[in-house]
Amino acid sequence: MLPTTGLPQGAVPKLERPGPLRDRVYEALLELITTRALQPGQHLVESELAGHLGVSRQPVREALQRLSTEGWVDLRPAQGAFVHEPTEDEADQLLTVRTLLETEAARLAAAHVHAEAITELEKLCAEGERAVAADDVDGAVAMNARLHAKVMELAGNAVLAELAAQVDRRVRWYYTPVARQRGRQSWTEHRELIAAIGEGDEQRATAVMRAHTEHTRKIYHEREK
Amino acid sequence: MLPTTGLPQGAVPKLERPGPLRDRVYEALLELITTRALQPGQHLVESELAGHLGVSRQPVREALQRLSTEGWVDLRPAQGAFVHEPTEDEADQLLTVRTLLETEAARLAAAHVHAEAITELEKLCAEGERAVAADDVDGAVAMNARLHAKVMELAGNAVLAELAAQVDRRVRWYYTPVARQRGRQSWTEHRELIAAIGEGDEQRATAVMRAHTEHTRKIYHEREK
DNA sequence: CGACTGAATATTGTCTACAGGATGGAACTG
DNA sequence: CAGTTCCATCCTGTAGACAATATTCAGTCG
Repeated sequence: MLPTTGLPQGAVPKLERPGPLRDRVYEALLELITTRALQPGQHLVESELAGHLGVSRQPVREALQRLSTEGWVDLRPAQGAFVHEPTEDEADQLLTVRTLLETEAARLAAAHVHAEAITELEKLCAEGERAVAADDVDGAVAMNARLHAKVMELAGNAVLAELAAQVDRRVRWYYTPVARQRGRQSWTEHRELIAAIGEGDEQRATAVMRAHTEHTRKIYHEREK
Repeated sequence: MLPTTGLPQGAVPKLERPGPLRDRVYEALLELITTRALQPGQHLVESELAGHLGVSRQPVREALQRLSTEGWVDLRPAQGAFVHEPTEDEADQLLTVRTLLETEAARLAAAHVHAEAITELEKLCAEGERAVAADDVDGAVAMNARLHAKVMELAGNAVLAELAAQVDRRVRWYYTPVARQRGRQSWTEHRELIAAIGEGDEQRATAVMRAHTEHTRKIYHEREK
């Protein structure tokens, strides 16, 4: 089964294949939704989207199917797709679930910790702090997501990771307008979290992550007033 | 906005509409997968399924899309759909997540408990015990699912419920061959759970549910040997 | 003037057709 | 006989067309 060509294994860059259109349509629509170019409640007309993206209706439909099962759009039979309208209740429920998933991830990460992982986490944390210091809000938000994703990766539970990724993205969608404020403190909490994970202290990692995500929830609710 | 006809509100039985084909195809395929009529790893050819179900390929494709995002089939680009093959690792991860979600549900249920809810739970429990006594394995499994679903409903968190429903169904899929054994003890554990919820004791409800689901996991792993 | 009825329009749901890539096997070459 | 190349076949991905259903708006009647 050895390759007969003398080429080293990874030398060929695997030449980017365009991949199915539906996936690119999915990405495009999700981007449009999360950036609020498509507003909650808006009616998504298949032919419009298709025309706008330069494809036929079929890939659009398949993308909408997926967006529907993931909760981004509501698919009313014979009426079409509507961008999901988050309610206060739902946002709160999502935050609850997020706390649950992230907390468990922190615990598992602490249980499976190894040295290089901590190094990477600290690197991410440093970059995030740098972004905050430079008032680079978008950068800070991105680093925040990557940090949490890394913790999730350390947890070593792919199922958990997938659920958390979906929940997180939706939380971030609701939360975006408010997220701007939450800056410095969040990153000191991250430092604490990394320390707890580094010590392999499951209890403390759990507690810190819970406090961290609950803090986020609190800020979210304060905004309503 | 009041109705001008003199008909009482719920009098019209809302006449069953066939609903979108994709949904019925989805149900049919999911049934075929969970019953193992379609075996893990099997290649699902769209035109075959379409012909077999008497519809065209389009609804089949849309159903496969949804099944793919929910983890029942793997959609390899340009190759088609294959029934997902669960690995031991994945089964274990799913059980972990299930424990997490069910445990939280039990806690929330205990927090929001009210009298009639307990009555309903006990009714379900009694029916389940009756099924076990009558060696009605399928009936017992069904009642088990309904009981857990009821607890989830009491928790009052729709997001949590939806995730748990998906995870549960997949766990049951992996678990089906083994589930037969687990009968009586499971239902005494259910009694304990209901008692804890009835007292509004979050701590104890959490502990009991964790023990219950972890017990399930243990049995699952013993089977491997 | 308001409410109902009806047709016209727009949009979805489904089917059929066609192009491109993947798979498997036969023929060919060393 | 082993390995490779090429071809036939099958299947998926995408597009376009048609039928069915919901929505909108104008016209009509009380």
